[in-house]
Amino acid sequence: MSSDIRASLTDKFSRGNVLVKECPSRGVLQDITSRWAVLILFSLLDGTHRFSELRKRITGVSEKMLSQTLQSLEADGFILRIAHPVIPPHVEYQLTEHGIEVGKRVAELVDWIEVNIEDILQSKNRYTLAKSNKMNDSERSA
Amino acid sequence: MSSDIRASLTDKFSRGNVLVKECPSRGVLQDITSRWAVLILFSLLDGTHRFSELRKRITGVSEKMLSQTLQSLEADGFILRIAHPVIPPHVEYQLTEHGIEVGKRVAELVDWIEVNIEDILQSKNRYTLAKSNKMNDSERSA
DNA sequence: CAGCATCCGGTTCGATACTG
DNA sequence: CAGTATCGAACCGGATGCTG
Repeated sequence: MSSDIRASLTDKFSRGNVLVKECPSRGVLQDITSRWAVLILFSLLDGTHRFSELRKRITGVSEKMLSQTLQSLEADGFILRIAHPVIPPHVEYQLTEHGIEVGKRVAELVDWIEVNIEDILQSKNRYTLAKSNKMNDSERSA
Repeated sequence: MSSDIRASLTDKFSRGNVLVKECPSRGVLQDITSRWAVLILFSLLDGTHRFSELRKRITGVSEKMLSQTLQSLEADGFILRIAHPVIPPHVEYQLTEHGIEVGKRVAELVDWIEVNIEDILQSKNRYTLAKSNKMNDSERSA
């Protein structure tokens, strides 16, 4: 364990920190790490996108959740919403400076996962296998 | 993005993958970014901790959610669970190699948030203020 | 096209009680 | 101490219908 990590951790403990329930950072952290927010931030890293583009790109997201999540990210100042006053409506979303910072960090996490996904899935299989073996053991002894 | 090796290798498989519903990376991403998992990973960065220690440290987590989240992180291979066969029970949790990698990236996100929390909260206030002004406007025109 | 309002099923979550 | 079991409550998230 490198000492700078420990240092940053202890530093955080001296102030109000995310591990404490009342800390506002925890709320923001949840906004960012919510189911769709992560994917939105990740998606917007390569530039501006329209609502419908995001909807197509992020498979499985519903209209409602997309708009809801975009709003909470906009509220936190991570996303800029540009509505062109035309008919039919044309709205674009892009990351703010803050949004880019957060997005980069999210992307590092996502990238790491994608690189290591095989390992992780294998681990998952080993785990469930071990579990079911245990189940059988206790059945035998019963 | 410094991962040009991977980019050339599998641009549409690696980077775009998590945006696709069926991709297993998305499930893992959700395990990691779930409400308590982020805080657990962050907490374990400074070393091994017992169940009760984590419970005390991560304010607001229930017994059930802590044990549940620890299990899913263990299944994904991010956490090692060491149960000492003594009475009363003594169980310790620590990050695996993978867990440290993920934890570091999570910590970078958390740290950034804590540093910028004031800005973010201000943005939030401005947003809700703008919202309520709009509400008043539309009331007036009605 | 973008997005809000409403309803509603499913999952998550927490409190409590209990076990090894 | 470190969990599991159970049971409501709360919340999430999707489908539908409607607006500008």
